[in-house]
Amino acid sequence: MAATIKDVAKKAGVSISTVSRVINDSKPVSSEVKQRVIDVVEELNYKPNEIARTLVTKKSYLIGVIVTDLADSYVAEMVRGIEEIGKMYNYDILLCSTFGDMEAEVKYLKLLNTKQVEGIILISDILNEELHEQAEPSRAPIVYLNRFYYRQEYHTVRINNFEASYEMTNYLIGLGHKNVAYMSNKGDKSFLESDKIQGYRKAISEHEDLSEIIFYSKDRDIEDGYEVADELVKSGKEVTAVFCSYDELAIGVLNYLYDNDIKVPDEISVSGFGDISIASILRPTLTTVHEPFYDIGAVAIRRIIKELRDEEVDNTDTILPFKIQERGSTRKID
Amino acid sequence: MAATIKDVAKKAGVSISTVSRVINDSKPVSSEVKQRVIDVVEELNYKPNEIARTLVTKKSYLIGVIVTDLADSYVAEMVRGIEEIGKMYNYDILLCSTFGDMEAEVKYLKLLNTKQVEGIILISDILNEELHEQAEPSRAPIVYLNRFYYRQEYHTVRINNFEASYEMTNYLIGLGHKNVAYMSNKGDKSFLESDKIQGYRKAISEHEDLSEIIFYSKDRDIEDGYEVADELVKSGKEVTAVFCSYDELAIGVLNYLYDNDIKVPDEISVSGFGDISIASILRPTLTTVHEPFYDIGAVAIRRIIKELRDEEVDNTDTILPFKIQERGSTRKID
DNA sequence: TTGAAAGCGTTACCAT
DNA sequence: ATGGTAACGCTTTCAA
Repeated sequence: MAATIKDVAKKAGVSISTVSRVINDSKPVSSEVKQRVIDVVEELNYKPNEIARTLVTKKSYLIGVIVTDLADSYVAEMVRGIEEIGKMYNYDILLCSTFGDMEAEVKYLKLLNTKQVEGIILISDILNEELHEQAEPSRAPIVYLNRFYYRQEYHTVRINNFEASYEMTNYLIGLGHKNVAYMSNKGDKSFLESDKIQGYRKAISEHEDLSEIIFYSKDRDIEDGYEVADELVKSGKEVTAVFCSYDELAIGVLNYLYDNDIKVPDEISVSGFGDISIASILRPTLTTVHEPFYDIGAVAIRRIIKELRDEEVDNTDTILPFKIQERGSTRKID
Repeated sequence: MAATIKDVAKKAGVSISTVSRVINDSKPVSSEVKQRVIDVVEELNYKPNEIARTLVTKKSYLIGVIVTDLADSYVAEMVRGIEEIGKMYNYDILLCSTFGDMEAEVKYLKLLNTKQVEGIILISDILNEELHEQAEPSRAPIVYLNRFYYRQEYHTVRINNFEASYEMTNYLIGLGHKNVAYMSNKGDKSFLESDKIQGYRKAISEHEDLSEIIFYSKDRDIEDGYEVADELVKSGKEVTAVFCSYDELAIGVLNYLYDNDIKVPDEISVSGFGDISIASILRPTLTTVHEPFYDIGAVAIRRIIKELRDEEVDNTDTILPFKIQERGSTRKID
């Protein structure tokens, strides 16, 4: 068995209170006694039991993070941000993946509470009304991160999707493209996707000679982009640039074009949204809206820690800057 | 404050022992009393405090996972496996990323012990002798997962790298290639990389008309593959197939070839090792040795849980099957 | 400066 | 079947 505070106290010939004071540096202890305790701690290789500590102090230094799936690189990136900042404040991460199961999400929310986490970050794209109710009793502050929906009930950290979409569309228009298509996700009725479409529409509407061309995919995976690309190419709309509402869709488009020997960006320009890690690795490299996933995670946990320390936090969503990341999949029309 | 077992006991008019029996279903309780307790639990929305539970039972249901960086997709994949299987046995994951800092690795090893984790999985590629000593006092079983080194001190789960490399080389030879190059990592003096080279050498040596062509990269990132590809192309060795010891290198090679307008697989075949997620997304898709990362994680935690349950575990490394994953980056020579 | 003792929320043993 | 209570390992009053 590992040594306990009692073992140290006994061996050092002092009370456990004194040992506690020494290891926490919480109250003055005579330097003589202090040294003796330190020596014994060393000798017995004593490590305080955090569980016991938590029981009395109520501080678990644990932040629960519920994610859909770490295999999505943007999720991993957010978790990196969460962890790295968390560690700066001595917080550790308790990880739960739902793999898209909303019941699991609710279950983990409860679980994390029983595990006494001090805060919860939810990275989810499941629209789950039930969830909100179930989560109610959570005394731990919650931040909800998500690429897809806004939820007023929770604080969130995100970019301005409307602006980003507007800017990207303008970027393509500025390149000289006349037929700029937008590829959206059909099932996605979220405010967020709606913001993106509005951004695209606004940009298009500001140019007399342009008109909206919108294609809808079934879902937002690479395969969906691939499928819709076929539709787009065969539509006869002479599209010279496609702006996809997710990088995943854009990659599907890129792959379809590769497989069908259509050159990017020579014959058609493609851009995405997100800047997931693969976007800069692919050839051609993908022009896209850069969402700062790492920072989003970092800011999210920073906020929770602030809240835990009773520092001031405001109740509006945190909006982070985005960037139009120009790369090789788009080109100027001559 | 959240309701405690005392609150429930008082409100239900029973002792806390009885409440404990009901919620744990550990001893018979008359159905009448049982129901009363259940009702009160519901009413007060009582959730047992896992921290207090852990303190007495010594079971934290926590597995510590130390990783280098979640952004590496193979790491994320392993963690998925760990988590999914862990959850089946009610275990949760305490995550620590080192970002390549070996001091952090040692620090987290200690930290996890104070947090009372029941087992530790180390996904690391840092060769760290010091680490081993420091880790000694860990009473929690440790499994060491890693794509780069073997370490006898810990149990590990991996594939047979020698066989895999041998088979991949033979696959390329079988395709009719005469000048099959191997791209290795110079700094990598590990047993593991050495196994891979041996596999390649053995395959080459079994063919009279073939001879070894080995290129060394500085490190094992995409950029390194890119650099060495330049060297390889300009070497005048007429290489028609390159087998890279890591997918990352292979991707670098692919990108170099794309940027220099050399067609894959028409002019040169490229294969990798690992089958990281991006390998099947890229165009051309990458032929590679499939390492079952998810399964590696799953088997690792399964083993730990077995050990915790005092089930039988053997002390030799666990070897999982690999697969030669044929894709679009390699082709038959006519 | 130090120690004794209460208490954190449970489980588990011993009575009854 | 039920209740009382020690114990888990620690922090934190309260006294001395």
